[in-house]
Amino acid sequence: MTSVGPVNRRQECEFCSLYELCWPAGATAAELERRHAIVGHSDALPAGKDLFRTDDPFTAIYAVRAGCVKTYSVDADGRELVHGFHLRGELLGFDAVFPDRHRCNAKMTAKSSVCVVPYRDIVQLSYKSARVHGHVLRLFSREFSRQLMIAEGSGGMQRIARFLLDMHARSSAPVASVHEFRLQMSREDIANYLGIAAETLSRLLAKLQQEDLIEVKRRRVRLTDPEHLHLVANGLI
Amino acid sequence: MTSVGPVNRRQECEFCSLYELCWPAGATAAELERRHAIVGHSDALPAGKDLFRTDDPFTAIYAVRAGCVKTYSVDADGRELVHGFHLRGELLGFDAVFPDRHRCNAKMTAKSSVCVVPYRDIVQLSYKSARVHGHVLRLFSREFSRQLMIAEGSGGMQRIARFLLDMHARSSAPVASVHEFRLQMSREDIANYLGIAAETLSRLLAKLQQEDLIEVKRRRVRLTDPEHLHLVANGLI
DNA sequence: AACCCGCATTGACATATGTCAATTCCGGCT
DNA sequence: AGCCGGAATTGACATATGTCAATGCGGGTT
Repeated sequence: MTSVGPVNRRQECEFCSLYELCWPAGATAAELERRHAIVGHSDALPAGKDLFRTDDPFTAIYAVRAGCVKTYSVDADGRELVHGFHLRGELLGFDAVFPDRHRCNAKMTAKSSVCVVPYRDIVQLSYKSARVHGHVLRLFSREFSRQLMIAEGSGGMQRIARFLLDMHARSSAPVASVHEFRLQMSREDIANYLGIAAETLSRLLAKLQQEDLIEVKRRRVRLTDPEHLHLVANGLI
Repeated sequence: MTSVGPVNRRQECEFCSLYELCWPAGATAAELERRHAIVGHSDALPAGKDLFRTDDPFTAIYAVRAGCVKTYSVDADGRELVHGFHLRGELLGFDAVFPDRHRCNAKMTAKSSVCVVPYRDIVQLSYKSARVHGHVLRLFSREFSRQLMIAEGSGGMQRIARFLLDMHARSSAPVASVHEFRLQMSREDIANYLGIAAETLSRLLAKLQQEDLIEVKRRRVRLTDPEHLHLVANGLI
């Protein structure tokens, strides 16, 4: 945890899903201090670091402040199934609300920092205000539905196109141009997320590049023909 | 809507996720009447009937009292992607909490009846009681996580095995023996749910039958070797 | 009871994808 | 700046799955 006071951190929070919870409009300085006392702010942690593991007791919701966290499970024969990636401003941990234990593992796929918000505090806050209550339910809903986006569409090509567009839309840190961004995870993670082999992913990315829809070099991606890519993503090609 | 009074309906509700909401322990008769006045109880509706469609405004959560409802979307080239099946006692409609409009279609795959609970009433009830509040969040969470169960496991065989075991566990109306049950939907719906072709589904079911793991005839299924089937479902075979 | 229509099954074939293996490439490290 | 090791790519091949088409079966209707 850093020693930076809440006020200095505020601008880092502007993109965050929890912004209205942490920075309620019209709150007094004392109220802000009180809220921030309950939120842990981690420094940047290295890639590969675990946030939580399956069966860990459920204590908190996490907000990604920078970097990327993957949630995943491992099946009987050791294959990793990536449920989703969580980029900056996004939440994770809701998976554990029902059974009170986490149902998956969470690990950073790149150098990342997160905020840790105790769940009991979220419930209490939301219980005290109808507006916050509705807000929490909506956050909840949004984070869950995010995970259902990619599964659609049978073809591997379609899923890759959809993934690239999704990542582009969610990547808040454009590199050079508006159509350029940086993937925050390895090819293997992406493949495990899309449910295809890493080799197939490589080949299909190469094919997209040959067809001049994208330029991809290592983790740097540039969408050279986004309209066309949308067609692919929708199975129209 | 039927004319059956709430008290007579109570035994039908015992399996339902909303039981504690509709039948709070220790409530007065007046309170029970009040609660039931806000819940619509449909008669049995025929297969093929729409419950809601994409972009419909969000008004209510539905509880399946009998039968089966599928939620699905249709992609650009007309393929149906089935998100999930909802059997008796289960809820649907939470998909619309965030954008305030439904994000998928819902249609009965068999003769079914449902309860209709206005969402604003759920929020109000849950806002008034901390216990109910926690309960709603947990329901919410459970209904979402149900949808993530099948996606796991790459092979089609694995997904089918998982599907059969899941349906068996959730089918509250055993036909003859404890290992026998009735599928509530067509092969096409199942195939669209599992992300494979209907023909492939047929072939793989036939294979499972040849290997004496199941007996399947039309919509009637009998798990003759559940332990073995579990191994298949976990990719151990 | 017999007929039909729709669902389900089966067959043949093309293709996409997984698997194993070799090779290249890049980024971080000293 | 140069080296090293892991990540990514590419190739060859086996296999699972999709697609199109024909056939079979059963439940609901008259």
